[in-house]
Amino acid sequence: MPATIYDIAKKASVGIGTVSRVLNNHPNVSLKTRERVLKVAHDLNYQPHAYAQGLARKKTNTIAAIIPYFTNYFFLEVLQGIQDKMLTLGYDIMLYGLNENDPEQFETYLLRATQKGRADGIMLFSLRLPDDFTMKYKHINQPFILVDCYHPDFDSITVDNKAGAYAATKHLIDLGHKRIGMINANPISPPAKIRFSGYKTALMESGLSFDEKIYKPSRILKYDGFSREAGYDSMIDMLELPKHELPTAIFVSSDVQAMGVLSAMRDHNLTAPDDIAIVGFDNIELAQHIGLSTISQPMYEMGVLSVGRMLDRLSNRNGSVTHTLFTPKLMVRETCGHYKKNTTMVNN
Amino acid sequence: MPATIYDIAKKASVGIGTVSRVLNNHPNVSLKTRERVLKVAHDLNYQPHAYAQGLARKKTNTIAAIIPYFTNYFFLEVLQGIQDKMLTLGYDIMLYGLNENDPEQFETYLLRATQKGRADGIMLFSLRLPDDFTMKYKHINQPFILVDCYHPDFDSITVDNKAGAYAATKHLIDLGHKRIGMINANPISPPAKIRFSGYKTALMESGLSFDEKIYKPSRILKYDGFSREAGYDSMIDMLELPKHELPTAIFVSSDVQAMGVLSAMRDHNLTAPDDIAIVGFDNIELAQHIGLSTISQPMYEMGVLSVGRMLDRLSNRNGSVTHTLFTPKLMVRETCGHYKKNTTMVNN
DNA sequence: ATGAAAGCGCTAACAT
DNA sequence: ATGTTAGCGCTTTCAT
Repeated sequence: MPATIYDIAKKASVGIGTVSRVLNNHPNVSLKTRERVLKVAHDLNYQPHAYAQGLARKKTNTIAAIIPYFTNYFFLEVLQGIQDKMLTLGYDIMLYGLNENDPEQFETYLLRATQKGRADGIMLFSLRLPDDFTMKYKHINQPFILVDCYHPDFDSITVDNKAGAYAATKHLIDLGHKRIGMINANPISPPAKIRFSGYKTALMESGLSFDEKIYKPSRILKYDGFSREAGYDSMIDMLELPKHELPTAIFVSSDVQAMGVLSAMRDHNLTAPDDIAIVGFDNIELAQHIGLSTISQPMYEMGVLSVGRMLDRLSNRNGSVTHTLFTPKLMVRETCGHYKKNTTMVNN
Repeated sequence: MPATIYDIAKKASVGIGTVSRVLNNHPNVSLKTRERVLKVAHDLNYQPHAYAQGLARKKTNTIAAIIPYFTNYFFLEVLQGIQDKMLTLGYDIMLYGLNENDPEQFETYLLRATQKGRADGIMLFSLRLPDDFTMKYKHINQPFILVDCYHPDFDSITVDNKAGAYAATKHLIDLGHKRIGMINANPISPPAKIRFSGYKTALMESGLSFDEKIYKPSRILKYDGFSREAGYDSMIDMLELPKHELPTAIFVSSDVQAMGVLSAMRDHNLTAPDDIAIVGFDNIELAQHIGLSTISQPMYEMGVLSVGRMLDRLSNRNGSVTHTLFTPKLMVRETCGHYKKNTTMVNN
């Protein structure tokens, strides 16, 4: 039913080659013919058949994105950056959303995404890659770009977790706190591990000692401890300490956990920052609503940049691998102190 | 580089027709040949070429989803439902995320999505369709399924906004409130309009009169007033009223707006439910964190169901159009009163 | 049961 | 400058 180049060719009394040339802006077509063909194409409301074009060009103009849903806000913003950029470049996005960090579903998606003629490249988000990943996928025909995760053998875009954790902790130190705890996710997760090291470094540099008693890695392992429940649990645990051993400030490894921490405090009739100051990490949308001080990642830009990296890779398969580190930004809001009523809450 | 059916055919000493038959489980292939071909295919790590297959079959096994990003949580959950279901059916999802309800970008996406050979069907989310939509797209070759939006000419899955608004308002009435206000989004938006009618109906049925003074449609029009800012602004406006004219309870047309409403209250040293009880709509993830009573939509199920509808449509293009209405559920939490400490906040 | 061949709609190399 | 032809990798019809 829809028009093909054959229909155009017939109507314009030319060969399909000429039609193709016109449509693809190739030189060597007389102005007269070009215009005639263009007119017919327009009249027929012609649209190229995506798959036919892809098959002939050996290019899909599609990229696959595999993203765990639990990354939530982060996911959405990065995706938005990607989408905006992709659109202007004529690429489409095939979305593979992971329900949990389920290795099996991940494999299934990977298999589909890497299927011949499915996508030109693949973007992986916030995923912990299995050890044999390089072996299995390094020599595949599609480039991989990692966003918010790292592997030495593939291009990656990440945020400087250490710098972020350092900044958060340092800010608390500058505020005058001497006893600063940390509630961490599961340190098996690379970001959790690195955020911990940033926390520790800041402590050391300022001559504060690290106290195991006020460092709580997550006991709840779902989502690697990056959950509200895990934060709640850790804080309840923390609050078992005798009063004089409690920290006066806590750096929490993610905002969702911080949500739980704040709930736990509320349940103990404690408030932030008056009783204990809190700084989170991620700057999820929620953080601004509740005045949570946190570390903000330039998510949208990361998305945009990752597209650039993908295109570079597409046109130069063998260039050397690059790793881009974004520096996150401290967002001072109320839970860390210095809260100014009527400004912080509403305007940022 | 990757193996094709020709490679298999040669190695297995058969014709490509036979290979194709084996791969597609057609009858009329001897067991012996079938096994031989299968083995070779496996040895060669054969994967069909998606586009070649699509071209030949005139089927892409892909569906396009056009979704405005601002729907946020709703978006994510519905998408998750869709994705899970799609995967089991061997369909892929092409994602077109809209940055705002921008008609131009929408057209662009629609054009891509409806491109020949791009997707078998198209799902539209939370989108207000232009008037000429039917004319332009009804007779296109791909079926449309509308989710969270309505148009008489296309299959749709929506939530019963009227019933939800009614339930919210009725609950406030049952709690003993006599003076119940509403903060609405922009009534130009169908859900806003319908939620308003549910609110009004509940009022009428209980013999309460509708008072213009405590009904505030949004003055801020971005996102049709479904935003935190709009809610904040409306509440500030509402609080101008002399004390005795203030409502004792307010039904807010969405949770994001309710966030703003609560902020505005906080800025006036008012709390919910003590000073004014609040019920929202949507049950976004945030709602549970802050104890916001609200109306919950079965988002995941809506996603799953929409896939079913799409497949029905794919196999029966001319069946009559169906509209499915999901009934939303009231989630009683603290902001409407009856808050029980240590249970509501943490456990649901 | 199976091989050969046509066709899906396009691009690109090859003629002229 | 333009028409013709050979793929792209697969499905499907037509012979045998």
